[in-house]
Amino acid sequence: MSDNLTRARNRRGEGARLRDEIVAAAVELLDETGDESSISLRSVARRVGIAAPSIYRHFPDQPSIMLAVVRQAFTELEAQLRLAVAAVGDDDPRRRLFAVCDGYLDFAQEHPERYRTMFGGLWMPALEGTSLTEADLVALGDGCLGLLREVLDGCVAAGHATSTDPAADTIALWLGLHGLAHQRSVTVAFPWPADIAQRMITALAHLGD
Amino acid sequence: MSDNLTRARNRRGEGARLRDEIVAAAVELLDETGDESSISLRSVARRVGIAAPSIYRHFPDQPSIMLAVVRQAFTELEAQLRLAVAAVGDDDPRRRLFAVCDGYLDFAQEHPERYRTMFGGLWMPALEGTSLTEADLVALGDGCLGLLREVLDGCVAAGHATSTDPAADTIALWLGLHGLAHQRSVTVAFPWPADIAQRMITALAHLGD
DNA sequence: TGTACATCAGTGAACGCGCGTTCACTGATGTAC
DNA sequence: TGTACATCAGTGAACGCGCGTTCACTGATGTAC
Repeated sequence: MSDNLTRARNRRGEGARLRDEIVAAAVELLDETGDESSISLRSVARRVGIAAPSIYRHFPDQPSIMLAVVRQAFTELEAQLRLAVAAVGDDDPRRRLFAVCDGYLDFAQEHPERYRTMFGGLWMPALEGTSLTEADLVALGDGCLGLLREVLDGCVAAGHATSTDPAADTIALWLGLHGLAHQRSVTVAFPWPADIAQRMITALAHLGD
Repeated sequence: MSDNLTRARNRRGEGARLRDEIVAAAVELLDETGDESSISLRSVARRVGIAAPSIYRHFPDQPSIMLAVVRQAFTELEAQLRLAVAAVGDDDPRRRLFAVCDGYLDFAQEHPERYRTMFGGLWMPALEGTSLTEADLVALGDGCLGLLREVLDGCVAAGHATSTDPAADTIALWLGLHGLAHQRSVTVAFPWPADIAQRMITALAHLGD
């Protein structure tokens, strides 16, 4: 949380720090309001405690703030997943798979606003005529998918999963997780079965019960 | 498409027609721009060819236009699914199941903007302090889920699916479809396996191939 | 060591825009007598 | 059948607001000489 009373200007050469403050403020706004349209150039500036035009020293336009927010969220997610799989301790492939899947679902549940924004695509239509390229977007989720592929391969190698096409099943498994995570992050009320996550993971990863 | 030159006022007692025109115009805007924030009270009025305040005779506020759009989209989706399952002709349970699932995915692919809006949840944060209640939202997707349940039950009864908990598996199947449909409706580029739909449906419905 | 100067971080005022909403209104149309 | 009147569908002007972006600027800080 920034304080617009005590904020002092950065020293020479440290102006880039403001960039991080801007992104952090944008994430704060998103978490608090749950509405990505509340991330405006001016609202972010207010939150940081600077004048609105100061943002242009660090971002060419408003959509590029959104991209920075999304990029940071993806980085965080991937870090959290790597942490979760490392915390398993042993190398039981099945436990590693569930660690990644549960970690993924946990992230979405802890940060529904971020999750919605990462995958909501709402900031994408606004990208035309801005500084962003398609290549900026394509690679975003690759790290997470790669990790999921690794742990699924582990299950297949150990004979716990009967997949004949792990590449395709990784995508299928992720899409299932995404459907669950997204609906959870969006919905007000829904008839959730208690074991829904385990049920979907078991089926999509072709685990023997 | 409305014509703001030739538009004549409705006759007495037919004022309610404008309500439908308003919703239709909102859907048009959504389809064309792919951005639900382009559905503003004023943009809709422009599209219909009326003055902005005229909308207040039919909708208490702007969010209630969004709800009307979403409601109509859900009605359309359900109708399309019932049509698809009726078109199967025979009562092969497996073909009926795939008819519903494929119909669902088709709707999302034909109307990605509507699909995103139906499930994007972005209009929901804006509901506080408006005329909408939670009950308006909860029941929206019930018809489709019910239909999916029916066709899955059919497969179980015929011995084509090995589900022991069809209620939970209906939810799991739908969440999988939703993950696939949503990601398709949002993404620019993604490494789609060719058989991804069939792969997910088979796994989640526990069909013996 | 002192000082002129370039650079850097950030400002303040202003612009035009589209938005949701309010208000008092207009004028056509059907209806009661 | 004629006419006064109530009702209905929709208008036009105006409000205050937050937005993204521009422009010329200020003042602190480090550096070259």
